[in-house]
Amino acid sequence: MKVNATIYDVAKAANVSIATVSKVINETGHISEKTKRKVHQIIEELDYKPNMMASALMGKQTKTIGLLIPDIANPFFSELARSIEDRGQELGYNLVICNTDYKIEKENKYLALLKQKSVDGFILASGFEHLEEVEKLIKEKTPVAIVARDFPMFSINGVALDDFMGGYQAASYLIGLGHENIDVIARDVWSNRERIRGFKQALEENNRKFSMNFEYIGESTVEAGKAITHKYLSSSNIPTAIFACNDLLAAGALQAAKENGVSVPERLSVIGFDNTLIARIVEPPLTTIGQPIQSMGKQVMDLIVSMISGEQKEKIRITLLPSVVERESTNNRM
Amino acid sequence: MKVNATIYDVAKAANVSIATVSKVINETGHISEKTKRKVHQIIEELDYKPNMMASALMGKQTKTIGLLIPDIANPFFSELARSIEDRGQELGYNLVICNTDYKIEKENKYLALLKQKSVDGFILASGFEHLEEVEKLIKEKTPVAIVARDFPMFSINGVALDDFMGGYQAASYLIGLGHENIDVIARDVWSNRERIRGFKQALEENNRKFSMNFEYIGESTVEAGKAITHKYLSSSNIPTAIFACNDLLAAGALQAAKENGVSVPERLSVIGFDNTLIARIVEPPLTTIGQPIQSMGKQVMDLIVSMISGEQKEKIRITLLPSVVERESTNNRM
DNA sequence: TTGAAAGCGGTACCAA
DNA sequence: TTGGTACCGCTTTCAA
Repeated sequence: MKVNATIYDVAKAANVSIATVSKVINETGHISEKTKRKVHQIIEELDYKPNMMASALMGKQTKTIGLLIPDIANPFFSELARSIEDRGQELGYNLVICNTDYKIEKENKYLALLKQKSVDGFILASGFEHLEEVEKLIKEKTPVAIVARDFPMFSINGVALDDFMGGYQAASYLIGLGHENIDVIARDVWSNRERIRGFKQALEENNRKFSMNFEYIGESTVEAGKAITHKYLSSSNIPTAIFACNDLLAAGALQAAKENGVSVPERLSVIGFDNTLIARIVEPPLTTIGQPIQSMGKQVMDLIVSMISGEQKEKIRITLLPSVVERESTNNRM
Repeated sequence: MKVNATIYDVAKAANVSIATVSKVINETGHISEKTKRKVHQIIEELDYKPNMMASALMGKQTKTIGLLIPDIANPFFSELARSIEDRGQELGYNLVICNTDYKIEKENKYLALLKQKSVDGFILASGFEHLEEVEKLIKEKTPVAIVARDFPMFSINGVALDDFMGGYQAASYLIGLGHENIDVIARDVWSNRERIRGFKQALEENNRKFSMNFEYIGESTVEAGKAITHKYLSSSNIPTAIFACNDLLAAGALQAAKENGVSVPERLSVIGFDNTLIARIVEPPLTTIGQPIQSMGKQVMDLIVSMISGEQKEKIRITLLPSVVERESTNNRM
């Protein structure tokens, strides 16, 4: 068992002090070319890698970011995590990923734990609406950014989608197709309330009225989407279109429609949200409101890094715009 | 900006030495009840949390594990990562997740980087077949376990699926349904070679011969699955069934079948592998060889932790068995 | 240009 | 039962 070389081993082998070695590694101070070469050579020979714990102890960065996400097994979040990690890698950061299951206790637990581990900052994709613990962190100057969630009443940096616009686009698109009776599937979280607000706005502008069937559901799963769609489809006011607030829910809607023998898009149009892998593999492929997931991941990573480096002094909110991605689950009524 | 309390602050406030504080925290040595209470109280008041970097420097664990995975956006891996993280959380470990894209350079880079960050061990879901760097780590006594990949010629701990059995089950099931002409979709990696070996075994036992159309594909994506299926379907030897080595590929096969106007399962049966979310949402829902993903995640986490703690001295290989999950993409020919 | 030494925040051995 | 202190591996003054 070869033990890893330390800065002392390098110093000894190079006949210099550890201070000198430290300086050539960090390119601080003035060291002669000759010494530099010598030290680099020894570093090479010994395969020396600085211990990051030790430098972190001295106040340096750990180059590690905590990513708190509801559920990495959810395609939207796994795609988002992927894009964040990609950018992190380019910038030299690692991600420790924590699944919160939308539970505030889990979020708080992870927050405390990772703080002990000296992560450089946090990216929150979890999205609660009571952020006391997060507020504490911010007060302590710990860099925190949110992504894919919006908290208009909370002073925190982040990148989010214009959810209002997303809902507006969904309704406009469906209305453009001639639909009058559109039901909505959504879990009761802020972003969905925004989407619905945008949705209603478009409805009003076109003198349509909002669904009679609407009710919030408990979780964003295929099964939940299926169950509520069954309900809508057997109501006295059968919709000609459904706006599901994410692709998973929309996939459930598709399944329910099939079980009820109503063909999509002929008798029922379904529009999803997110444009994840899901939208491309269900049958029929899903028309959906696309979130620029790649861009969101990159932006939020850039944001947190600029906060860590101290460049980003003012609060900033980056809003990305959705766009409708047409596929085959929607149909013209006219 | 309130600075975090250190062990010195606690010691001072409690009128004891830092040695004493350390002892009550770690429950080592003999400390009077009274002192313990006092110290705990101060810890509470100051909201003191030990800095894990500092203890890591003294040789303690960081309670962090590196997870190297090809692509977290792939549903199989995101579900696997989820189950590993779940178990990690129960055991008090965090996961730093790295996407390797099946690239050996990326894997090596991450390995070196995370070692610098003093992770307690590595879980590799990546699966390369030349593991020199990994071998080095093992020599240095760094705990490393593999999951969902098998390396029979490599002495490393891990938990894997019995891929041979999976292929055997797939073939047996399809043969039981009366299929004679089964094509295979697979990327050229060890586990798929094993699956195909098992597949051929079952074929032989039933006096069937292996597909004439077979060729390995370059990547495991929906698109690749679709492309190769188009090819198979327009060959001179049209299959009545397809065995896709993962659900994504199977989803692609479904799409190609639809585009060619061949209905599934009436004219073509398709069987997948993994039993991910994908299998439940495509149309028709996929019959697939199910991997016990939850169990794999738990087992590999338990394994790495027991290696870290030193309990697991001998090399161990845990093999889990697949099972066929029947849905609607396969059909009886008879 | 280089090095000695004082930390960073803990752990653990040895005395008291 | 408690405390003094050396040390983990590195950074950073401050002198030389």
